[in-house]
Amino acid sequence: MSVAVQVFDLIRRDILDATLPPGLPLSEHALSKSFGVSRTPIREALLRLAEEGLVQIVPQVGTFVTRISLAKVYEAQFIREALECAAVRAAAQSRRLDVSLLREILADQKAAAARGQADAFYVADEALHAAIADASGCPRLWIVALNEKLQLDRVRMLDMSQRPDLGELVVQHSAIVDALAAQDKGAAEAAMRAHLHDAFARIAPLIERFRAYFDDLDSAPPESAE
Amino acid sequence: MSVAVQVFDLIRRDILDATLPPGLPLSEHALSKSFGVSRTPIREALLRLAEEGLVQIVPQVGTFVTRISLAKVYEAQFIREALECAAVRAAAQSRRLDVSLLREILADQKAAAARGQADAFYVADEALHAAIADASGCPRLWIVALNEKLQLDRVRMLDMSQRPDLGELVVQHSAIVDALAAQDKGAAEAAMRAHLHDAFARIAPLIERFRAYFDDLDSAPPESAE
DNA sequence: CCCGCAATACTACCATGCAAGTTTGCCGCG
DNA sequence: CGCGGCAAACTTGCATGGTAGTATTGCGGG
Repeated sequence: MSVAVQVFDLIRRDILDATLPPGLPLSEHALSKSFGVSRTPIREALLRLAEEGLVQIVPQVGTFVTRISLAKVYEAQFIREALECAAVRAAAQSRRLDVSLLREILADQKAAAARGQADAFYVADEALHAAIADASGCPRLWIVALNEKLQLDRVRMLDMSQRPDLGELVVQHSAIVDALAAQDKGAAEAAMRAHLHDAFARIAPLIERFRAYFDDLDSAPPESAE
Repeated sequence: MSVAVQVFDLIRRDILDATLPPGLPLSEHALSKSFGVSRTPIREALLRLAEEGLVQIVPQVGTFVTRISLAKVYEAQFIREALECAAVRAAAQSRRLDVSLLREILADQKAAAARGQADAFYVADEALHAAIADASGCPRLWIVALNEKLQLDRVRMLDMSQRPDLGELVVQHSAIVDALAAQDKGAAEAAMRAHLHDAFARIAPLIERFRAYFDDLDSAPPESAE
């Protein structure tokens, strides 16, 4: 794989887990020395990060890790909810729906939760959401939702100490899969919405605790869609 | 504005209106001579176009204008529908809702339709959709929807000869605004969905006529969300 | 005539140098 | 002590040269 995408992945990961904290200046020259490569691939990586909203490039001034925007967090939650709720509704009525595949992913996730393997748990989590998008006939939907989820992950990653109750998340996922198996689009949407609301409730307290990392703490959330 | 984004805008426009037809190879060197600039800003522009899915960069081989993917067209329609329907639902209940602004945009659009000014019409069209997203409290929603709309616009631009009935579109928009003014989220969503379905029905016939520009004509549409 | 191989010409990729602009710190002056 | 201005050092943006890898094409052998 090309050098540019390698450094892109590395910098991106460091920004997401706040190893590179919001507001930090990122100099092309310094990064090129740090990575031992030329400025060109560094520059391309920063351009991609800028499009994802993780860095801000100010011409002739500098490049900085963006502060987390509370408004963007609220918007990401809203957009994700709109997309994934539409996905489960469509999946519930789709002939593409493969319940056995969903149950299989669910079993993997349950096993990861039992062993306390948080990383494997989140892999299965994303696999489940992706599989639901596939079942809806719109796999790209999860790509777009994942892109919005970035803003939520930045907040979630701020506190890795207290793990969420993985078992509770498995219960929520089971409710979604059960509703899908019953082809009940209303119940599936409700379960998905509850799941997403719960996930957001878990990261909300972090906003006050890490207020230095935010740039617009006076933002108000959008209306609820339901 | 920087040279890179200038050439980005120019190439992007030419791809959208099929001046640069799908499948055409785009060489960095040739483009740099054509634009009279260096390869660096050309390269940055192509990278951005690749992320939008308008060009495909094959390492050590070449860069090509992507063929239109029928699957992506279907997916774009599905995602746009999910997002904009959620937007009108939220806007209908929002205190941010400014009906007078919507009516103002609607009047501008009506005037443009009466004069047959298609360009001004589409400017007002996008302004209206953006205003609805603003009213929902999630302005980014329109940004994301606009990005998906790219795939639909590529199809729509294939045939500029037969203009759609602008008056009919105004009627559809009026229905949406009226439902929003009545704060009837159900009616607003129904009107928006009908509007988007109609827009899609107008471009569907072009798929067969320009099949040479597509790369996956056997794709099936996703399930309907409603 | 056809098939295989090698050389050539093309591509994107990376490294590096130069230019334009901004910020910052320092020095002199009031 | 404070303030204004100048200069130096930083930043990103652009230009260009060299490299590795791939597709194509032409040539030679069967």
